[in-house]
Amino acid sequence: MLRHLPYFIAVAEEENFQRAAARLKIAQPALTRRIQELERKLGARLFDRLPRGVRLNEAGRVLRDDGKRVLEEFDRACQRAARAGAGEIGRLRLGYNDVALKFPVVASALREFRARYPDVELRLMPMPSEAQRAGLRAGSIDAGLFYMEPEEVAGLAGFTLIEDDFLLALPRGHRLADRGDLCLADLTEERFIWPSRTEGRVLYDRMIAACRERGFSPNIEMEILTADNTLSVVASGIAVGFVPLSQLGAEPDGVVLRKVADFSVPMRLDLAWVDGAAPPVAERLAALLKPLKRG
Amino acid sequence: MLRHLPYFIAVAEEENFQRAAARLKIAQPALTRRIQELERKLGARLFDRLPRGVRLNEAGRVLRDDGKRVLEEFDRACQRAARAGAGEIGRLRLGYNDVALKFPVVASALREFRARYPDVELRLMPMPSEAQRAGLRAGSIDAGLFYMEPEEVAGLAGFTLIEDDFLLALPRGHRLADRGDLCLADLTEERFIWPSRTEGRVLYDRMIAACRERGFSPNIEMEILTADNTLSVVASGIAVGFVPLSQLGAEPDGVVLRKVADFSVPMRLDLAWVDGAAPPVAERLAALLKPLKRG
DNA sequence: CCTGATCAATCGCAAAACGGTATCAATGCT
DNA sequence: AGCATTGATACCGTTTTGCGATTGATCAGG
Repeated sequence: MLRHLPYFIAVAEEENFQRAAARLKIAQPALTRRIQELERKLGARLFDRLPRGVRLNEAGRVLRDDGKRVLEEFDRACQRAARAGAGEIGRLRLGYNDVALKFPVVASALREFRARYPDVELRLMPMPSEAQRAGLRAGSIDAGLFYMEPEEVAGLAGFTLIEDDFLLALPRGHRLADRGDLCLADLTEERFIWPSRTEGRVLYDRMIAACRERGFSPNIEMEILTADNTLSVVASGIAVGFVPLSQLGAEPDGVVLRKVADFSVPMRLDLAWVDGAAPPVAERLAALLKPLKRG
Repeated sequence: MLRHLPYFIAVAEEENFQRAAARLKIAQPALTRRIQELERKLGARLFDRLPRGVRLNEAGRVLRDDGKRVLEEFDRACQRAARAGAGEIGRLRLGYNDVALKFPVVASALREFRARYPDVELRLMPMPSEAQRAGLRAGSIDAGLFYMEPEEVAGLAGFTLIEDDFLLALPRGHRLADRGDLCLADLTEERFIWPSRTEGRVLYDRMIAACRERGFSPNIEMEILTADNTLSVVASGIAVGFVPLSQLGAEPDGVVLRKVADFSVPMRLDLAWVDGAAPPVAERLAALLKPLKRG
């Protein structure tokens, strides 16, 4: 019965079968039958049959007014669904770790996303990398920007944006601040501030393993959550610490960043989502980031 | 595309093709194709195909929410149209002349109508008989209760409720108030209050003609619109006047009603509407009145 | 590791819905 | 009277829709 509605609306608006048929691009007899069926199923006449032509009656006017709204709402519903499917409306809950937004490519991609898809609710959720992996699997975020660990990719899809590593942050004026080559063996006397294991168990373990490989055991004074915090503690002169290479240029005045030659913990900052369950909005964001680094 | 909506809603609510197919009383493969067609035409997937079963995706949720409303509104629209066709909702503009509502059969039918069709807006419009005939033809009222003149029935349909005639209203204590038989010849000295010609040209002319037939020419003191007014003027002793027989029992204390033997102007109080264009609500009212007098 | 159960997708065929042309009956206009 | 217009009807071909059988993939249980 629903399928008869567009036919009826056409006839109701024209109050003339021929013009309505032309508008619908069908022949007039077909239209006559559609209307007859509709009237039969409704159990009510919708038009008064005049000796010449037809005119809407009371029931017809009711159905014209109500039915027109139904058609319009259906059109809107289809458009909204299509836009949702294309990722032009909806919600994107995007996890990001403490450093992700500091990369110009990421920041500018997010600005571009906002501009291009103003009807998408972009919810930026700061979360440690570990929490993002859990959040993706639990469905509490739709995509994440975080350090991807090769052992943890099961069920996730995505691509790398930035390849990163660690630099040593030293207070300006520290005895090693101006040394040529630094290696782990130079750091046995230092007190370290270390990224917390709760933030990223896997990354933490890899850092420790990289030290152990060189026979080095860091003297960990305190654990802390973000690179920002590490830098401010280092600036105060209390300790030294490793921060991602990407912090270069963002360090405060009292801090210098130096490469440690025999300490490398390669990290990949990825945009990731649950494999096969990426909402369209996430794909739109991916499309904006993809050109910036390989897929 | 509209026709696919009920299929989609069923699958969306069940998130399971088999149960949805059972609910729709069709086979599962047919349903699969309906959904595929809808997805193709929308240009957006509506379900995530899981290894086992399906689940609504973002676009699907949007269409489920919007589409469900569309279906519900369509159902309501159909019901409203059907009820309008049955005369259960809508508006009935009913003209009535000054005496119509004084008949118990009419008053009780209107009460019954209100009770039985509470969703019909019953608009009671007091109008002289003449104005009602014009109003019906102009479409300003849907039906009328008035004195039908045989010469004026063209294009109208309806049936008679009451057959009426005129009585003479006299002030109590009038010299003729207690006379046995009255005839027009007794009234040559009287001053008359007379129904206005603007209220009913045809009726006015018939009354004058009935007088002339008997060689009587009424001494018309003033013209006036309603029988109520006639009675109150008569009660004041200023004049005498003819009022419909139906006023018997409704006359004020100072007035007596007497038959004038040789003065008869038969009137038919009809319920009438435009032939072939009676709205369903008018038919409902007619059905309540019809049993009371012949059709 | 097999077996049966479950679920959506695909295939082939039949029925129903739908649309088109030709025509009719009634009416209005010239 | 003759012609144009309007909606209704009749008949026929095409498209859509539905069904049954089957497949392919996955999951649960022994």
